[in-house]
Amino acid sequence: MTNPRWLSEDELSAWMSFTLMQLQLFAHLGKQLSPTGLSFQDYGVLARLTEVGQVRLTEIAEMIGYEKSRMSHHATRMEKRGLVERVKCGTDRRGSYLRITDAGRAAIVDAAPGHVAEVRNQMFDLLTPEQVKTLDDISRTILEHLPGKATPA
Amino acid sequence: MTNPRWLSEDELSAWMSFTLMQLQLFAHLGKQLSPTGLSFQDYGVLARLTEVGQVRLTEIAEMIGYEKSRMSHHATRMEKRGLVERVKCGTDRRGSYLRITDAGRAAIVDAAPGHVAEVRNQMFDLLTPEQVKTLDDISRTILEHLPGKATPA
DNA sequence: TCTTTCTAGGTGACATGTCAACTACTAAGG
DNA sequence: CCTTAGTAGTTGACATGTCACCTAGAAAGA
Repeated sequence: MTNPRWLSEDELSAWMSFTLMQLQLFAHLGKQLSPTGLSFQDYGVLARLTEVGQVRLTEIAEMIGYEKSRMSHHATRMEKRGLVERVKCGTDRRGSYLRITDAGRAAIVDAAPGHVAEVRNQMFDLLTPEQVKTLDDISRTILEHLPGKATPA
Repeated sequence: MTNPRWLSEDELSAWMSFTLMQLQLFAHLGKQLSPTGLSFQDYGVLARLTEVGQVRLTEIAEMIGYEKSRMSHHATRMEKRGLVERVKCGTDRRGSYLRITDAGRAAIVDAAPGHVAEVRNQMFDLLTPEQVKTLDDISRTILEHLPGKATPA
């Protein structure tokens, strides 16, 4: 009686495990990060900023998949804690750059080894190279098809 | 100069695309659901409740990967909107069952077809059966290794 | 029994995310 | 120029999630 629009048994199994895994994995990584004083979200922002130096708010929002409002709020919170700063943009008076501060740099340098180790432990060290490749393919396929498509690095 | 504890190029690529995909996919599904008056989280709770009838709060929390506090808060919010109700547990006076109401049942019946179609459109119709199988394997592998391991259905 | 410990769940404070405006500026077309 | 439309970013209200702590009741063992 399987309605063709419903999910197959295999799909349902994958959906259940995927949604649960995603939730638990990020919760775990957040907790592991918490004693460093950074949230998982903070870490993502700082990681990007160390790569590219200063960036326009909209640009970094797109990179990490945030809506502009969320980006603005999060930038404000991080700014209050001294991790980043806003810098007026010379060519477009509406805009600002987001820039990492020394404190921000220190914080991510401190947090990175443990965080990366945990991503390894809980994920990549458990998977074969083929599985990693497939996960990358799957993720990019889904991203490309999604409406406001952002593209990962 | 690749630090052996850092991620390889392939791993980093997969990590970036996976985290971004996950964020965008669930954001998209949430938005698609929103006109029905249910959040993605509401949907998950109601879906489980329709399967199993009433369940202890701790039990459903474990099933969907919530901490007990989050479960309690979310149950309260859903209760206020009339989607679920708490029922005193006879055998253990500390505990309660969570039970779906008629309004809750009506809400998920209304929302389900569109939601499932969207999960299909944005995900499963884009993937091969092998990819789906691999995603399931990956997810279960990660879940099993995670500290407080919950197991999907 | 009677203490000591454990468990179910709730609570309040606070961090985070979403939505719908809103301001200030830029850009485009007459 | 001048009007109109679009864009960058902010804001406030509210939904959601986390954390540390609390209460009541169950369970275990002397």
